[in-house]
Amino acid sequence: MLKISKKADYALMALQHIASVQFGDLTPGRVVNTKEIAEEYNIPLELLAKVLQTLAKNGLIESHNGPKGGYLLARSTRQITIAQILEGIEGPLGITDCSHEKEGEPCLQRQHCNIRTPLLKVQDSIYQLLSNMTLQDMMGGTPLITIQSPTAQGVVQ
Amino acid sequence: MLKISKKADYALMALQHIASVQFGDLTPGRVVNTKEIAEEYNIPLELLAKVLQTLAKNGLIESHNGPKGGYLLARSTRQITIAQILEGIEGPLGITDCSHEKEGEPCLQRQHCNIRTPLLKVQDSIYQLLSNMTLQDMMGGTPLITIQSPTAQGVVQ
DNA sequence: CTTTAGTCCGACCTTATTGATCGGAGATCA
DNA sequence: TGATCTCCGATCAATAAGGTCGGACTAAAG
Repeated sequence: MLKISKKADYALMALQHIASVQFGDLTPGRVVNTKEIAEEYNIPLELLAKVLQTLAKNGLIESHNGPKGGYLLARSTRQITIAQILEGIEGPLGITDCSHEKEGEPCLQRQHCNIRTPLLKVQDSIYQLLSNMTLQDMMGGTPLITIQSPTAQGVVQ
Repeated sequence: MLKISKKADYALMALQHIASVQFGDLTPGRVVNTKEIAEEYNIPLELLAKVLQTLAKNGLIESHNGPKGGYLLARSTRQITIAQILEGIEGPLGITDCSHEKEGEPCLQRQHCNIRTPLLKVQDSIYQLLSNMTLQDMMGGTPLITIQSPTAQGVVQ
């Protein structure tokens, strides 16, 4: 339950990768294109492209067109929250349907609903959690260079 | 994003209702059947039945068959956590696919995955949140004893 | 003891959302 | 100017959710 979509997954991976390249020691400031990310992480190229387009439209990354083009982080890793990323891909956070219901399809249970208030509290807690976590927090723990613990499935394949 | 299913929604409503009847002042200990809940909250009868069956199978409520039958809470409201309810309906909590992946379909991104660890932390935080909240916490805000506005169907039948 | 009404329970179908794909238009560097 | 690379929209397939149907069981009433 409460599973995030694969698109969101891909978005997080891609942003982490772009960040690690952009602020890494090897080739800082380099522009990274879709194909590179897709091959590195085994993500369907066209789908990843669409995800990156969405992120660009939401102002999280900048797109540079033409040959030698690609994507670049729009701001620092500390200024990009996990909540922003997920919301950009999957739409606004909403534990329940009535979190932000549109006109024309009112909640049939609303009048006697007894769980709306506590659920909204839960939702708020989760939102704070995701808002307090930034892309920077995803860089520290498992940088690309780290050696994986041998005990935890040494061989992946 | 992160929306819970309607089944889970219905489960929460139903349990809250059963609890409020069972421990309420009007008719304490009364057994409540599916039809009563379905009509009260405008939930499709057959679907709600299925949800309650699942809850019974998971040991959250007890089913009593035959005429005058219905459902009863299996234990106190403080011993039923929101996490238990949601997991019973939607399966184990898993923010990402690789949270508990089966054999035969390994994560293609796993070998270079950079976001697994931080995401698992997020998942754990959410799980703690849902585990610390019990059915009792959903009772406080809007108990059934509250005076209902006369406009909203005063008679249950 | 038999009947009968009401309940639980499992399998099935339909619809909506996600995941993935294809082809074209625009932009930049050689 | 040409070629390459990217962005971008519309389209198709797979999966899961939402909802529905009929049978099996239980217990109370006659």
